[in-house]
Amino acid sequence: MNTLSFGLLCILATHNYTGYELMLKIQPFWQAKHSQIYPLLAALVKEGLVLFEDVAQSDKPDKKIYSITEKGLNELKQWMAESSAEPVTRDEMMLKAYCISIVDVDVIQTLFDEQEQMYANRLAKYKNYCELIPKIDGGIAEIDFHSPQFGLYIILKKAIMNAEVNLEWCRWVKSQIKK
Amino acid sequence: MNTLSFGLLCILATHNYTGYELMLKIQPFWQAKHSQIYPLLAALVKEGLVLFEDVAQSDKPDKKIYSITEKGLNELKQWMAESSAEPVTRDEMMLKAYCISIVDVDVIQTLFDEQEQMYANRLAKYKNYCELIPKIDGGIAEIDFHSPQFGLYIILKKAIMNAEVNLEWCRWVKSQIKK
DNA sequence: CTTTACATGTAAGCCGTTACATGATTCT
DNA sequence: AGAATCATGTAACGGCTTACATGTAAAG
Repeated sequence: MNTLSFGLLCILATHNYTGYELMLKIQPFWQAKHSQIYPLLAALVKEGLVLFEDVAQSDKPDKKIYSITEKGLNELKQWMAESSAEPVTRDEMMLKAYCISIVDVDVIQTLFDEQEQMYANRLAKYKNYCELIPKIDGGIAEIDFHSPQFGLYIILKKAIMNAEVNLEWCRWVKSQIKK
Repeated sequence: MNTLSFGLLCILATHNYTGYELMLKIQPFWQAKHSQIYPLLAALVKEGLVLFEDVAQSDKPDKKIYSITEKGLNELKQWMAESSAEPVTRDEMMLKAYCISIVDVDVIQTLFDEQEQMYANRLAKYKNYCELIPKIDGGIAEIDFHSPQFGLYIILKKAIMNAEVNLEWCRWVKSQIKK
């Protein structure tokens, strides 16, 4: 049982999904390709933590809809109560930033323009997600922590706060260069 | 040539270091163990991008001091001008947050207390680093972007901004739970 | 007519962590 | 007496990415 396996259980704890849908759902929190997810789902089935139902489709390929078992939910709850490992970030830009003084101003400018654009895109994307959650209008309305929507609500809040502060950082760096 | 190899070149572009020192220096930006770094350094030597000097020591083990070559600096500058890959973050806590509503309030409380403590520790650590850079007193003084210290300056600024906003997020989540 | 979305799976290879191996000095 | 720091290296294993493989339908 690795972290990604527990991540799949987390998502199945809220709703039933196909492997393909799980891949799309877990993307924002844990980058994983389908080639990694399908074998893990097979292992979870073998251990009796999830089960699946075959669904035949005519227009699209047949699919398997996975759901979490009682045993799976128990193991998940146990894992939830354990201390979390420190987040790991690998950011190429931080390596470049370390020796930024060795390149020309125009190269620095381009790098930070791109970086700013990336964070602006993220911010727009996350703010878009907000509109899909009915109860959040402009981030003012609050969701009760007992609600199953609470998880997505706090994650989106964090994603937006991080994107905003990183955008701000890019603009600050650029202001330092111009002077 | 993978990203970590370029990361090592970035650090060697500012100063000469042993493999052991490189491991310590790169930790904050790219988590890597010595077992990964030593073979990469050997490969960089083979390609003529870095070279090393043997230094015998009596009290401590003998060491190799690495420095970047002209060829290494050229390849680094070329890489610096390329677009940066998107940062990858793997945060166990985000997986847990997704289905946070399935556990009891006291479990949520403990998880976010620990998370808050972690970000508080990071913030303290980064603010400590600041005092080691002479020109930053409380983050007010500015460093010219031509200075080799500029890289560390902007990285620290980002690390502090991120730690602060994540701390704020932890406190906000906890305020949502109490109500 | 090509790309994207849906849908599942395997194989090869690189990346990263843990463990094995050695050894002196300093701190607790 | 045991742990931490400095210092280098290899081996085994698990995690993640890229590529191989197949097939339909909708959208550009």
